[in-house]
Amino acid sequence: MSVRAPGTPPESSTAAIRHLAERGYEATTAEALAAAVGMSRSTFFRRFGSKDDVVFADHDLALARLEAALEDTALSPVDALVTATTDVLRLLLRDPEAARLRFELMRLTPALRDRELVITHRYERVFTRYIREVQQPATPAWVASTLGASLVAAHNAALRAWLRGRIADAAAALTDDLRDLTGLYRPWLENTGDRTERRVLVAVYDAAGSPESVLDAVSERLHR
Amino acid sequence: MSVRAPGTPPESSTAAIRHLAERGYEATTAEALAAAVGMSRSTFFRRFGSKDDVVFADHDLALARLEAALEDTALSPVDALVTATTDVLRLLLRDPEAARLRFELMRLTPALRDRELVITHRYERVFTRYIREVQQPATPAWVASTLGASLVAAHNAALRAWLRGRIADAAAALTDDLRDLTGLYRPWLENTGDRTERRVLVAVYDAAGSPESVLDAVSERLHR
DNA sequence: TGTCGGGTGAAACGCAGTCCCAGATCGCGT
DNA sequence: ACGCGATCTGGGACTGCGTTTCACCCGACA
Repeated sequence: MSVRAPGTPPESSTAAIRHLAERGYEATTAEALAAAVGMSRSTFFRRFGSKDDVVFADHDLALARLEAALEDTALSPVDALVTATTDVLRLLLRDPEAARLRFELMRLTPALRDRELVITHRYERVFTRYIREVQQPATPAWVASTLGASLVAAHNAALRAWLRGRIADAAAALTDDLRDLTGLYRPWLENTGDRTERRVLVAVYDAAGSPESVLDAVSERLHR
Repeated sequence: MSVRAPGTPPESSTAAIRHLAERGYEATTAEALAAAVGMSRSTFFRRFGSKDDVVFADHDLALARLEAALEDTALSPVDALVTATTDVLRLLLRDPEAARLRFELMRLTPALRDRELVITHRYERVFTRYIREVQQPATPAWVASTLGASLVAAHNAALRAWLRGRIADAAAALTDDLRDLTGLYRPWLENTGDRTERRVLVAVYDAAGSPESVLDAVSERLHR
């Protein structure tokens, strides 16, 4: 609902978040909130669309940047996804004080937690669409869906871990996680199709065996 | 908000969905909807909590079953996740007519699509918590988050594919997808400490080659 | 018969979000 | 400088969701 008016300065939304965090979300009427950010009730709804949306105003910017970054990038699909996702996190943590304030507000307000799910789902859609565009031919349909959801989930997990003080450098930790995650999907994201090579991925989880013993196991799997 | 009253017969909610789909969600007031399912406005809110929640009433049952299924199961983690997720889909498709009706209603109603995200997130939480319990020691933290999100995403993708008539047997298709998906996470979900078997995963993306030609490629990779 | 407790309906209320109108402000060409 | 159209703002009314309160009914039980 409610397309947000462009060009609203972000400081009003952080003022609104501060007010909500101090006085309580349910206890603050839209009129009081509008007054707190220095505008009338009418204008408040015109600018932010709703009482919830003012809390997530900067997600619009992050989402726009994400779309732009994926739209034209010189990076490989894997690198594009890793860096774009990390950049979103970096943008949201640019002002750590505001991030913690919003987290505290959301911790206290179930309605905002629900709303956040809706907001973050927009990222999932962007990721999924991009993956569908760049994935290799004959990639199964579930890949884009699950990887898109996974990227958002990993992002959120890193954000929460940082907010709870369990990691210091959220962006770096997320990059590592995303490298591992996308590694699982590499065969569908990277063109190994240098024609002379057969498209086979072998993942060896136990390095103890000799190549020959692994080959035996592979052979057994193949002929089963 | 609004804990739902227990023991409300499901036929009232399907009647409500039918009414909403026919007359339109926004155009139907809570009073008219209450009358359509044969109760007063007061009792309607007592029973269903809100106008949205009546649409997703049976998710409560599916979620409870999912939790119960994962709570005590004799299956391996991978099998438990695959069958439990598929069972949720089966339950939601038990009445195909109702499923299609709800889909049509949601297709027309953005507010309900948002609400659905909130509902399905509860499944993600259940999955993630279960995975955290059963995962192998020293599993990275992102595994549970991303796999939980992926299970929900795969479920939703299968449901949508079925609703759009692109697959006939949604549950079977989902099972296949989930087998592949969980295969990616197998090293963290299964105790491969059974010493006699070598832990090797081979994924063949080009079915054209004979087993022997694939073996050649594998051998080449291994010795590289 | 009295009364206790859970379920129901009726009515009033608070408030989010929409709509409409009237006034202010800004830009822009003359 | 002036006028004028376009855009933005504030005020007030309105719809409708969800809550609360109160009165009522009805079965259980002594």
